[in-house]
Amino acid sequence: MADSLAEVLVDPPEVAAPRLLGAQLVSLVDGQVVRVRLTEVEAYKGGDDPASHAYRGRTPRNGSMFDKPGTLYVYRSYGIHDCANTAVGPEGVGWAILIRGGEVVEGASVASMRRSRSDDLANGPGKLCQALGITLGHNGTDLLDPSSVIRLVWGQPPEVIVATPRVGISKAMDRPWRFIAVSQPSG
DNA sequence: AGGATGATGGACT
DNA sequence: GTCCATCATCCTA
Repeated sequence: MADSLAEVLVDPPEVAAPRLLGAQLVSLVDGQVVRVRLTEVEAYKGGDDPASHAYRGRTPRNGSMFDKPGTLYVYRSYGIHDCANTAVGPEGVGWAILIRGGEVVEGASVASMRRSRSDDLANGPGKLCQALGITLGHNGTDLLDPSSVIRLVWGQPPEVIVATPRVGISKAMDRPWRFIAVSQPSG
């Protein structure tokens, strides 16, 4: 359990992804702190994975997926929403983990303002980015650099993790590479 | 409670 | 022109 985040991010995505559950994404956008505990992630495995943006190799859009582990890859989804990933594995392979959802543990009022809502602040990839203030401009950020505006930090792992097929894709449905943290009744 | 749909931009055929 | 790693809103029950 003495793992560091940097250690976990070197693993292949289907191994690293479940271990990111419980970690926290912290943003310092516009001088406002928002902290989200990750509860839902998906693995995308580059050239081996037809559902991955990196399947056909490196392009200007997906370039940061191929960067060093812990690099933030942000893409625009359906022309409207921004979604956040972290690159994992060796540099150059195009492996990544999509951050699909989490719960706001700090800065809920800021997140509510950005979302124009008080519920469903970060339970979806587009919503999570909006709550944290992550946009395309943050693409390429080093999530492990303490001076970055967006950072990934270690957190308490959940006790129960469930794996399911990934959401919103039409290929490689046989891979159960979506991982969700199941909340435990505290008793 | 659950299904359909429009918004909207970039990458690819 | 078509396909998306989505979401909010508008419908029908």
